[in-house]
Amino acid sequence: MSLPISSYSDASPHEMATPEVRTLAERVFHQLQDAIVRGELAPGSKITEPGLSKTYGISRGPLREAMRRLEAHRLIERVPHVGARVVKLSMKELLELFDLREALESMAARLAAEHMSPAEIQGLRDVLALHEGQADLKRGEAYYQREGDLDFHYCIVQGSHNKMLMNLLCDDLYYLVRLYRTQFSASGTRPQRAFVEHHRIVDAIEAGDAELAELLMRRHVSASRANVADRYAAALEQSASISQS
Amino acid sequence: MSLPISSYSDASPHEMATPEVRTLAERVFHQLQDAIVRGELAPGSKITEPGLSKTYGISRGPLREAMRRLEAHRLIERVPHVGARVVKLSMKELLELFDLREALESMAARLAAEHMSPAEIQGLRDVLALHEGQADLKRGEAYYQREGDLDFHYCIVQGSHNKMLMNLLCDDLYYLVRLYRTQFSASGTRPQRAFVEHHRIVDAIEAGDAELAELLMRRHVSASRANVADRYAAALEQSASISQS
DNA sequence: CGAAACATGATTGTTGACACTGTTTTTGCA
DNA sequence: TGCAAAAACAGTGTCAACAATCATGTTTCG
Repeated sequence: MSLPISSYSDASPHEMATPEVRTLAERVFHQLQDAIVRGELAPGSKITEPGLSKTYGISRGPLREAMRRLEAHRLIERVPHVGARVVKLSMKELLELFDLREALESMAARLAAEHMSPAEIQGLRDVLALHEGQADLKRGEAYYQREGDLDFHYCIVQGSHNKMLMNLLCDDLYYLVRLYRTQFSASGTRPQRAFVEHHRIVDAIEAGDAELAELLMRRHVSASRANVADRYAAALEQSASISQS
Repeated sequence: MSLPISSYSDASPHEMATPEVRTLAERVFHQLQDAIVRGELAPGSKITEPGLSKTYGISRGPLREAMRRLEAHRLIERVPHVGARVVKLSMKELLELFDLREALESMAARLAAEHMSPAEIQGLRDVLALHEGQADLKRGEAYYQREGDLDFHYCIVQGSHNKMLMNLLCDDLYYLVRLYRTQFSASGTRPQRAFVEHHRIVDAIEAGDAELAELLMRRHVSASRANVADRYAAALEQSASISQS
């Protein structure tokens, strides 16, 4: 009920090659996707068709199509004749997601090392340089890589030149990964080390060393996964000791 | 125009735990999915909403929802304001699909080796035994593994106990793989060798040797991919020499 | 004769209304 | 008072009609 009509900010963060929103259903799909990923729609909250239909000022028809797409992207869960609610990732599912990323992104890194053009590699370097600049600014805060880390991975997947892989990671799983960041409020996540790892991966890609790129990416994602798991375990312990006292 | 109303044969081939088709859109989705995978809807053919709406005897509303789901599963391609057509896999995309399977199913095999229970492993052995029986019957024909091969892979993915992976491989990509079999009419594909490889993989899983299971599955899918690529190249050459003569 | 503009037909996008299902509240009875 | 059945409500599923867009074939002008 407190949803802002949210103007036309079709704020897909990357906005490459004009997403061409030519239909109501598509526009609302992007708006809802953004609202969910940014946490404006609380995880686990029930969403109702008449409600959304009113807040976004469209009919139920296009809205249902948008919801179908959200369901396909696993951002909402629907039960026939009952309703839909925003997904609520469990830690188990999050770790599963990391396993998937490990398998897929290491493959992407290998393919990227084999297929990326010099111009694309330069683009990758630019992304890293951009991050470095931001890192200099907020050195201590260490959450510079909120979107940046994703951008980096995004670029490598694009560099794999494997359309199926790109669809899978960039269209389907990408928003789930972003959703986790808001749900678990993962802020400072080992920035310096990740940064170094990013550089090494690009080095391997530039050298055309597919095997090394794959290995480094696998380690990188795996380390990220371990970091998340550790932080979660620590948070659990802390909350346990609090509830005990 | 020649589509049979196709009665209620909601023939999802595996039919585990009652898919519960409680809505028109869902039923038509399964019917269309089946029709596409079985080749009853020609690849690349244009499908129109009023047409399907009449052949299946439902309104355009549920039909559009079914088509949205088909689009999400990449079985049809839609262009706004223009229309939809059944996907037509290119050999390039097919090989990409194999690359994906290599990365994902090898991961599934590793997880299966770590997580499968003795009962589940026994189930896997049963599947192999079933194939063996069929293989004895039609030894020379060598296409015993039409669905069986997929069943085998299906079971291992289930054994990974990774829900995200199961969704991805069994819900999203599974039907694409089946679609390829009809589109490229891939019949006899190295049955004996694949059969032996299946056995070795199960052995590794039963031994709890995750690393070996992963390696064997990776090789297995990779060999399958190479086989498809070779057969395709051979077919190309043959058709070229025919058109030349 | 060719090409651009127009008109026509068909298909898709969108809407509001109706029917059915699941949920909640109310009512009646033990 | 507590529980069960029934009615009221809300929300989803489905449908048919309307509006907007694209493709096709024809006409007209250079």
